[in-house]
Amino acid sequence: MLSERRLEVLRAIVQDYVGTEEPVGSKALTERHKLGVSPATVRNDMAALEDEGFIAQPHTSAGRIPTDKGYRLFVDKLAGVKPLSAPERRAIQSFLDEAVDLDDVVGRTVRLLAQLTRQVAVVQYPSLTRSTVRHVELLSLAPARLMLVVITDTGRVEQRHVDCPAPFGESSLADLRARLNSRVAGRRFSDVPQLVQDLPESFDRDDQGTVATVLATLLETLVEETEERLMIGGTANLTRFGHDFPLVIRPVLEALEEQVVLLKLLGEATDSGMTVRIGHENAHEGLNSTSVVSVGYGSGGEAVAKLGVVGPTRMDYPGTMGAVRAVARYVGQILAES
Amino acid sequence: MLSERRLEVLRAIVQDYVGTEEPVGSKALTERHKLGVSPATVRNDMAALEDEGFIAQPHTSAGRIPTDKGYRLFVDKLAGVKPLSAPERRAIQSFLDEAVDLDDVVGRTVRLLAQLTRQVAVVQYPSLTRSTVRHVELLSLAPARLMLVVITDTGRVEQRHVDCPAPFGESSLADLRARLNSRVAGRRFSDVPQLVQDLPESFDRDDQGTVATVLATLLETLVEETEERLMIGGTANLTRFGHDFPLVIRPVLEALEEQVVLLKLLGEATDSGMTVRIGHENAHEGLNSTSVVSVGYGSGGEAVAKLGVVGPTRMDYPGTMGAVRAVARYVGQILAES
DNA sequence: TCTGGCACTCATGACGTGCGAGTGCCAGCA
DNA sequence: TGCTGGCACTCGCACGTCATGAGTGCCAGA
Repeated sequence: MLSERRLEVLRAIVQDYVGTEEPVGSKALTERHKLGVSPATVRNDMAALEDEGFIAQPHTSAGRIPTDKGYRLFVDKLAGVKPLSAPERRAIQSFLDEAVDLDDVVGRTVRLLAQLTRQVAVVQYPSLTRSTVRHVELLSLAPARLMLVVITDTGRVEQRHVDCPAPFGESSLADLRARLNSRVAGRRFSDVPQLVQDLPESFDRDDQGTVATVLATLLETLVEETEERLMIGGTANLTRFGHDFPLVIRPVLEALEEQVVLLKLLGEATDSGMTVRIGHENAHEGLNSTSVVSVGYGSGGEAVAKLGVVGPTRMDYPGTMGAVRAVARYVGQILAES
Repeated sequence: MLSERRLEVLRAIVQDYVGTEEPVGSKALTERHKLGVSPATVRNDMAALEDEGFIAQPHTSAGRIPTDKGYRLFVDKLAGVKPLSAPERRAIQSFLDEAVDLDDVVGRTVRLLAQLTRQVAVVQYPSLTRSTVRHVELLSLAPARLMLVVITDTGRVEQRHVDCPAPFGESSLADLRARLNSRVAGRRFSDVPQLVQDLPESFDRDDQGTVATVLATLLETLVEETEERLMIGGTANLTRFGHDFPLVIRPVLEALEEQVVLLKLLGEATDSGMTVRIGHENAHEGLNSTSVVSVGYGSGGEAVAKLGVVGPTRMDYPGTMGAVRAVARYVGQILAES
């Protein structure tokens, strides 16, 4: 087990490196931190830390930089979550309160996260499967063409066209609309399939085909939209890392283009707490110099989607984690209110 | 006026520079192009072109590169629009045909554009003011709370909550819904205000307040959404220009974050034809090493929104213009069909 | 177990130099 | 008048050399 002071040395190294972006040496450490020991002692501690794999030197005769394992220890044991200041909290709340619809909420959230963390922010739209149906609407566009609109409790609206096998009268339409709503309104999307299963039987034979088609489209909407949408912001913050260009900017930009990759990154977050994936802990190769801080958020106690930031492993973990957690909380509140 | 051959030299310089990304000299030019004259002659022509401001040398003893003015002449007089190949056209069409809703259409369009041009693509959502209303839907969420849903002919759906000053009965709701639709369905958004102006008068005094509130929200939706939404893609293509990092990547990423800036860039496109803004022709400073190729697209003959790509001034103009034009056409078709 | 001292390493940046692509100019030729 | 080959000149770039200094490991002594 590492002694108390050695942990303190690791903390100092991480803090300095995050600040200066340069390998930190023993002498500089003792000057900038009140460790109460001489550089030589720190050197011994550093050698020990290096043996354990917490720090490394980019080349002989240079300072040390933390390894992924070092950051991991730092995040788990040495760093707390730095809470935001009161003015920051107020600013978040009032900024999010101004949102007019779901798109706006997500858009504002992503901008907020990017600005607070000065990193790339990713926000997942609230999931359909976990949220409930507020209303299903059916409109007649043409004699044999309908439009199906699904409205969720998170304010999301999905619509699909339905081509009917046979013309469908206005009265049948009203009937179907009413029955559909009485069955599924307020229910979870995952419960919908069995709730509507026997619905076609109660209609005239002529209409059964159309009803079945409508239901099929409804269920399809449910499934398709499980592949969630994302909103991304703050990519301009990537330019802050101009030096290690190929290590960070390129792979991140490429990953951002791939929804699948991003969803997988966010998906690793557990529902309950905050997740921090450091460097190689991210399955996706190319994001090996990148860390992801993510957390679930939701309108009730339950998480309906996730949000997070992507940045270089050399990031301010306490501050970033604080910002991510705070933003997630406030978005949850906003969603619950609307 | 410049002689025929000098224009030919300019064309050769632009083509070579776009290909190699390096200043091009007189000797290399005669080797790679069949100009039928010696390097010395080309040198004289180059000197003349430089006097006129069409090309410049980055430093004394280096080759020449085109200036913005040179690219402008190239685009206007020397370069055609390179049509896409038949397989490319088929690929575009089938890829766009698979889209299920408007978001999907826009998303696929942006990915397509980015891939074809290997540059950053920007697609504006179809505008509400120029498109027509397909349907207005009113739902009751609570006794004094309604949801207003507006569906346009481009498949776009907007929804807003409405808090009523007084409870609003189901029959009044059905009545308002029916009257609203009979007046505005199929009409342009810009015509809506005067079409609904006298609607409150025909309702019971108790309901007039609510009707007025609903109408106000409807008109507000119309106005608010005139500040269009955009979708962006292909930012990873920026990494192809790793060398002149600060000149291209940073400002473009920053501009992409600012919807206002982007809309202004696209907005400069005229409705009719394709617009190419080269370097300093873009009002926004910082985009001085960047060109924007944009064009309007629409479901009918008329443009309802714009799309385009952003890239370095050193781009393949004929190819880019061909791709942009083709994609705009096919998106227009898809919108018309749906 | 900590400290000061000492020899060693090696990335970095400054400096000098040769190379070569590219230019401008000029005299000669069609 | 316009094109061509020749020639001297410019100057960015790549390369090799070298001094600097931050940083290290090790060791003897407190």
